Amino acid sequence: MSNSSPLSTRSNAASDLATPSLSTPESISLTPTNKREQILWGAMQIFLHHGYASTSMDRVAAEAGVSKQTIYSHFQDKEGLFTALIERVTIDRLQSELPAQPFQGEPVVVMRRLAETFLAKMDDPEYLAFIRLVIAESARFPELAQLYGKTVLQYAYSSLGAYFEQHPELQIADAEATARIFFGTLSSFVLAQELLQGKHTMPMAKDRLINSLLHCILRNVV
Amino acid sequence: MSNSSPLSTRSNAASDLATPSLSTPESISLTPTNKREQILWGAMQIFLHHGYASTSMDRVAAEAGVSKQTIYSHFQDKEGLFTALIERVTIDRLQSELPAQPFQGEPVVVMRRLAETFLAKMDDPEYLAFIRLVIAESARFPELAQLYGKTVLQYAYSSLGAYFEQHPELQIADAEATARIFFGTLSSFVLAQELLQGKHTMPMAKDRLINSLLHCILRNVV
DNA sequence: GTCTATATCTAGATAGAC
DNA sequence: GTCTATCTAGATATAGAC
Repeated sequence: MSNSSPLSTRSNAASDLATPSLSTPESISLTPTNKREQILWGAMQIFLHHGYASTSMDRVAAEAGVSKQTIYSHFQDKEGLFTALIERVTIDRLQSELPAQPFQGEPVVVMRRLAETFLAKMDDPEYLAFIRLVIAESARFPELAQLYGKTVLQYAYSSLGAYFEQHPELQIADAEATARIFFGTLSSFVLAQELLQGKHTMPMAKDRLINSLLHCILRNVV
Repeated sequence: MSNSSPLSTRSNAASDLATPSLSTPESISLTPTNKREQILWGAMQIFLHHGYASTSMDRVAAEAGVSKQTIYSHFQDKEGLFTALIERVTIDRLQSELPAQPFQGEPVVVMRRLAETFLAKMDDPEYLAFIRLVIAESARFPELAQLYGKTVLQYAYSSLGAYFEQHPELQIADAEATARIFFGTLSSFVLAQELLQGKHTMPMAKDRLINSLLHCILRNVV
């Protein structure tokens, strides 16, 4: 239950006010926005670790350091709180992707760096918990799963696809399909190794996968 | 709530006795094994569609056509029932994979057929629900996620990897890593298109992906 | 073994004081 | 807006008859 979360929804300047241990006396007038952030932060801790159905509003209130009724004054119900949380984290995640992809240099270097950066980001336990939660609730909240897909995934596919199309020397016939091969291979590797515990039963070094992947896609270069 | 499930746990000859509409009067002595199958079948319907935490033992009992206490006489508790169900479906799934991979003929034909067969199997709504459930509960039941990984995934990787090693003319440097590229690309495609609703926001024909995938892996043949 | 009935607990959501 | 206290429904698991 660390406060220094990479998925933190408290990215504004007043974020330290949300820490329960610092105590937020009523004499200090907190803006409604900060209380809302505080609730979202607490909700993230509980929802990510226990899933939607197993998360109680009581535990969220306790984790956020507010009363249950305060939650219901900011969000309509449990579904509303969950929806707001997933939307928020999805947007945060997309924005964290934006500046991190330079796409400059030799294609082999660019692609390897992209693969390693992608794997490093996905290997974060909290982000894995977020992915698991979106997949887990994709039946109950299909619109949230769709939001994640059409923002984060779509952005990744489009960016790499555009890069392929700007480099005809790579001789890639179908840019978007090849981009899906790239990210699909890497993401399913993390899913298999981390969520499905494959690292214990069928371990494989990341470099082996990356080498073969670059060998396949950049066959005329490597 | 169809009874003709591809994931049916009722593969024995007495399976029709488990249908509630046929009524199972107490005058007919059902063996304990059949009651157990009946319970597992009902549990599958509810767990797959609602997840672990949102599934109540009352609904399982109603779906299975037995009383709640009957469930507790066959399984220790809710976790025991869930564990038995996932283990059962995983084994069934593995056995359904066994005879379905001939690996005979021209490599291009074999690989394309393998890809199409794999996509067709994964596109089944009930199997997607099963995958979603295993991923969703991979934190609460890591041993079940591990079981699925080390049986179904391991078998797929090993089979294709062995095929690659038996065909040196394909010039595949790392057989197992390339097998992961193959299945990883296809499985993440289904996850993105079906679970994350990508088919609505970023549609792509299966053939495009398969063509590019075969083009990458069998570059010296295609 | 199987059923009906029940004990006990916890959930989401609300009422009313301040 | 925020808190404490509470209502009501539904959950797991068990007791006891047949």
